[in-house]
Amino acid sequence: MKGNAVFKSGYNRCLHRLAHLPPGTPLPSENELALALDISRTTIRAVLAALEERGIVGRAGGQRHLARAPTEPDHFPDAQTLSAGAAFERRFLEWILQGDFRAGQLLNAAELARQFGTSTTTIRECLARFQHFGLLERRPNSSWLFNGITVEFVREIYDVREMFELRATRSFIERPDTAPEWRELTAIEQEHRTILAHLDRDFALFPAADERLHRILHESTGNRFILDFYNVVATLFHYTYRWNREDARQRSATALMEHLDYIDALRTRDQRSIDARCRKHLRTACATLIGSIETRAATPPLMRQS
Amino acid sequence: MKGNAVFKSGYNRCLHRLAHLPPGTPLPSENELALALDISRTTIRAVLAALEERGIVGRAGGQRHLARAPTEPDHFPDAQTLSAGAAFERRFLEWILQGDFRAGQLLNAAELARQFGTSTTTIRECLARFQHFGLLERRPNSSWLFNGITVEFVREIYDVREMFELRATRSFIERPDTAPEWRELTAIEQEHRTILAHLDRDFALFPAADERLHRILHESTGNRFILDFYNVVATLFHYTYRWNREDARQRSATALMEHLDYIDALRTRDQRSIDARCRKHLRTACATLIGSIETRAATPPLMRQS
DNA sequence: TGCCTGTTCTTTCTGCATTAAAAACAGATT
DNA sequence: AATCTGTTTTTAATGCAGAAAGAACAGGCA
Repeated sequence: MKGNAVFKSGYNRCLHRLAHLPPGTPLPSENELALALDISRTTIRAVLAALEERGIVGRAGGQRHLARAPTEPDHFPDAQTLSAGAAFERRFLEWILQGDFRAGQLLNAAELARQFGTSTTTIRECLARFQHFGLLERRPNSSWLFNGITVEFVREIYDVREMFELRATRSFIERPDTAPEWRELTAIEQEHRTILAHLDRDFALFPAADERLHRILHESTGNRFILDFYNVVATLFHYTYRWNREDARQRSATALMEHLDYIDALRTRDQRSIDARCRKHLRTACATLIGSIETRAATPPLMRQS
Repeated sequence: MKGNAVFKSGYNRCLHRLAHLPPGTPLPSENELALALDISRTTIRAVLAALEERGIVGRAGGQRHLARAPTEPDHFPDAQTLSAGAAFERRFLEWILQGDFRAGQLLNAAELARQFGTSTTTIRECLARFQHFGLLERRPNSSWLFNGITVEFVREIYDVREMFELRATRSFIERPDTAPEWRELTAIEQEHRTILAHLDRDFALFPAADERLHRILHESTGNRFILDFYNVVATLFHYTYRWNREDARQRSATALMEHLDYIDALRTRDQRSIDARCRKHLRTACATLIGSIETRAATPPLMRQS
């Protein structure tokens, strides 16, 4: 039956809002809370009822107030705040991209359902989404084929990515100097410099900075297909980034420097130099990923500390 | 419960194979038939059993033979040879793209299930696919938003389409002269000339010819993301082509001529002129579609003879 | 041995049931 | 009038069950 992840996540987020208020503070109205937590009033009412049950919230007449400060054990575990589908999606991607599954292998929904403890209905719906990622292929009335992240796959992705990103830079530099995107770009540049300044400590922050820069460029196109594709790329990157941890620090440094050059070029609005920096950066990134794949293919699964 | 569309489609296709054989002819083995019809032996056996039941196939010992020639009423209706999902997909696209549904309207799965007579499970799975088309947007725990084919949507599609098609021409002209694609291109050119020669009679054949030309170009990239995008474009084009039937003949003529110029340019392998023809054709096509949208928006639904 | 058919087992497809969440409705209170 | 809370009605999320399709197994015959 339907899980209650929305309730649990709402409950946790509600506790978070109450955490720093002194006991006795009156609570906002149900409507206000529903709006703030972005869930329906029905669910807020369920949350508030549960909070009263636990003695965190009290009420005098119609008015609710905070009865005692919430503590850590009052929260639901994070894992339970994801819907069945979202939870499966995350665990599946981790399992298939970070485990030792190889291209060409077959997957069947019944076994995945057993393995992940959800119903085949949920599995089917999620696997269908991954078809769009190019990761899986559906064979009617039969299993799913795992296409895998092969060298060929990465070439195809980067081929499209280069077209889209070059196109995105053209939209970006058309923005007037006063547009908020330029301020955001400055903030991104600052973030880059901060990471570089303490590289040994902070290189793990690189993926977030990378995402921030490329996303703002893609968003400037306002094109849903380009953005949709970038979301796929970002997801895959998220799960494959840790494939090769050996020289992560060095790779991050290189990419950060390339980004800074790229940002400089964007500021000049000179299309030739922008194109050059963009291409250079994407080629490095592509080569890095291909390198990871090859390293990975050469490493027996048991030697990986995943 | 699960439908038996595979069985029915197999049954029909099996009849088709038997149609022109004289009674008494021995049938191929189960394995051979399964391979030929691309279904499992289990299903073939069910088909053969049904054929025996109806007296179309007889058997003496282990050997089956054709007992009587199959007739038209022996077949299942075509509508029943599609799986629930495939049938819904087709009817839904027709309904939403050719009916008078407007951008911004909400769709709910429960009502669609009632309207189309299938289960919500099937509906949900299919609607998820259309998200990928950019047509629908899912709002968790709530209805689906129909984004519609707006002018903005078409601009975004053609923006990407131009990038991909220009890219595709570069792959295409790298093929050696001896590659089969060039022969196919000649055949396509011939098809175009044939249609143009009897335009008044044959202009309705244009969409198929259009599909054939653009598809062979996109296929030459060997890039799954480009091909996947083209499949979306082709589907949308299929269902929107008839929006404005008034000057269909004239529009087809223009497009056919542009295609012929485009094909000539491809043969020269001169990238500049290819790019020019490609862009010109896509701009015409984009403008035509936008025109249809505007005509359509201005026409009250009742006046349309859909 | 290799291919055929009969049989059994497994997996997908798809309708349905149940619960969570949203949305609509209604009276009450400021 | 506007906003609040209590109640009822709809709809989406998701597990499950039954039938169809696929896959594997097994004995028999050339």
